[in-house]
Amino acid sequence: MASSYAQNFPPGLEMIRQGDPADFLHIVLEGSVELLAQWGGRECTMAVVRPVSTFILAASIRDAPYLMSARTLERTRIILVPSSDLRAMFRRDTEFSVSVINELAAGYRSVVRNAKTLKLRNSRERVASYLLHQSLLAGGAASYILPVEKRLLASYLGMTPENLSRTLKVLESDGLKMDGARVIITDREKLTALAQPDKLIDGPDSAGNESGAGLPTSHI
Amino acid sequence: MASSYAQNFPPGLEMIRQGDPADFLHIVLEGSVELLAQWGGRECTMAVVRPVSTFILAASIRDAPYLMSARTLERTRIILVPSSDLRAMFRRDTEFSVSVINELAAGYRSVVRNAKTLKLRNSRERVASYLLHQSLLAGGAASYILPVEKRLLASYLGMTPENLSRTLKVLESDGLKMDGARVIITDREKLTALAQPDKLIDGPDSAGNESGAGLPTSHI
DNA sequence: CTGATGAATTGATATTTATCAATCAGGAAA
DNA sequence: TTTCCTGATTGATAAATATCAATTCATCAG
Repeated sequence: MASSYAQNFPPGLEMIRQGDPADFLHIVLEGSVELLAQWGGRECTMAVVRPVSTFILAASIRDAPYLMSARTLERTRIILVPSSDLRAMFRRDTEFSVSVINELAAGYRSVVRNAKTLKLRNSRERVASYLLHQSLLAGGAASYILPVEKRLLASYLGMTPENLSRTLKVLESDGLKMDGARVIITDREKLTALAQPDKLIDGPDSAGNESGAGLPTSHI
Repeated sequence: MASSYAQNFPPGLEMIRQGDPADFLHIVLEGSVELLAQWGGRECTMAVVRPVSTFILAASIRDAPYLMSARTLERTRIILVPSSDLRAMFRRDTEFSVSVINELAAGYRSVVRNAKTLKLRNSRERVASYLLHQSLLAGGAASYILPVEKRLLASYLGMTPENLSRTLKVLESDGLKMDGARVIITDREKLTALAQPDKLIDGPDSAGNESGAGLPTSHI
């Protein structure tokens, strides 16, 4: 991996455009990166990647085009590993292969969970379970600050910012209180009854592949 | 893999229940299997697996609970490989590991495509692109038979059967004609303009992981 | 402190999608 | 052939969600 190198990116830069050849595996060292999908003029947030995680692992492995674009949310430091080096390593280091297998399998399951939420829950339920899940990541705190802008959160949850705003308002009769970006869970039981958290959707998985970050790590 | 064995299942049997421990990797030899997700009384189809494909690979690798249930659609013959044997193989056979890495990466990308369709396209667009994609799998035929029941297709596409039925009717003014389970594309250009097929959503991927089957193969 | 900028909220409305109920159609079994 | 069952369709309606427009709010540069 001698030819790997680190690089800094300014905020708001679309560093990867979906469809481009996956020449490098990316590893976030500092900052955060939004993974987004575009189609016919529309776009939506698929995940936010925070240190230390890889992204677009699957594309690098298959030497295939990126399925998502990547845009820095803040100043971000990233290591770039040539995909060909990555693939060459599989035949040199068995333990490395096993690690990659595990990482891929974990990521895979993470996307499946995501798809389950999208198909089985309506937007109110998605919001409620997201907020409860974040509370858990914050050590079960009843109050915490949203790790991402609401606009981005709305896109991640598959809804419009307006709809998220109204949904948060509606949830005030179900044990939630918002104060700007601050979340206050006033009645955890009530909110939980509505969100119906589920191990097979919200985790945790045996190995934690969500490193306290705002949105699940993903690997194209 | 000496302790693997084949088994036959009757139609309509829920052979795997989500949440169960993933003791076996499953390989479909004959028949077809529906992968479905359940939550709070609701359920939806995530994929249909046809021969010859594995499913629940990721769960087997991580020794984690299945994220989806599996139900036979017809009489089905399946090989069961103990997950522990599978994991042991990684350290014995490098080429096997590389194959699994590629299989996982392909499956991963397949689920991401799925999530993109769900988030970026509305139901009419999902239906149109599904039908065009199937036409492609049928060698570009203008007419073919739906490979699955409409009820199941609706669930897979994230809509109700009623909505699918109405959507198919609406599409008759956009180059489509239905006759029972038969699809007839009367104006491919018009339908294509509506569906806006996209390589990064509808494939094909470099390696074909959809073996002419009805719905994309998936591996929990 | 002030203006400018983008996010967030709110209201009004339209569109999409689901739900419920009632047929209708087609295939399997008697 | 007839019966029965399940899936498919259709209609009427309700609920969920998006869109568009107008403020309000927060933050940051000057």
